[in-house]
Amino acid sequence: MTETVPSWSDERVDLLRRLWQEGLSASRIATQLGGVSRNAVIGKIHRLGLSGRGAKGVEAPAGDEVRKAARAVEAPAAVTETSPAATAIRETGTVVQLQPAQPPAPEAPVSAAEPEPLALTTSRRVTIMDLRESMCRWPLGDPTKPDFHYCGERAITGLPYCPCHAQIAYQPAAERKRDRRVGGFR
DNA sequence: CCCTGATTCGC
DNA sequence: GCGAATCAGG
Repeated sequence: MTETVPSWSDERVDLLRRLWQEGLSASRIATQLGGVSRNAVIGKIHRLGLSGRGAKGVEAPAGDEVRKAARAVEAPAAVTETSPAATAIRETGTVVQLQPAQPPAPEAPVSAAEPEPLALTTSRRVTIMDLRESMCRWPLGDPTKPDFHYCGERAITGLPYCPCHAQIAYQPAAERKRDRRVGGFR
């Protein structure tokens, strides 16, 4: 079978369009699509006449802002204390302080130790595009790999995570101190 | 040095 | 049309 990656199939172009408009950087889109470099992505963006994106003035959102924004979607550690999540936590008194929850595992033992958890929802992986406000954004797997996805379970209203992952992400300082091990992901 | 998008130009 | 190399910049 000739597994030729059809470079820019309609589907891939569509995905490219959506991700680009989602505000993802070219490099991220590239890794998301897989098999293409960020240059390829940028090149395609231009050929499609999509350059400029927000096109708000000439301000290139590049740099920290964008990086933070992007990571906020991918890593649980990116939750800021001013975020609705943090506020909600304070108000509910469930948590005292945010824990810089483990960023996506370095070696990602997750993917290895992840047989086939989701049985309820569709077996389809929850990609960034499938995420809705009500879905758990806990990252699963290696963000640099195509199989990267999110938990996708019903998230606690006002929080970015489902009860299970919120418990891991937001641990009371006291509890953390006492029971520091946390073993990591699930 | 990390990153961003923009452009060029041989293929 | 494609995308690596390069450019220009935060």
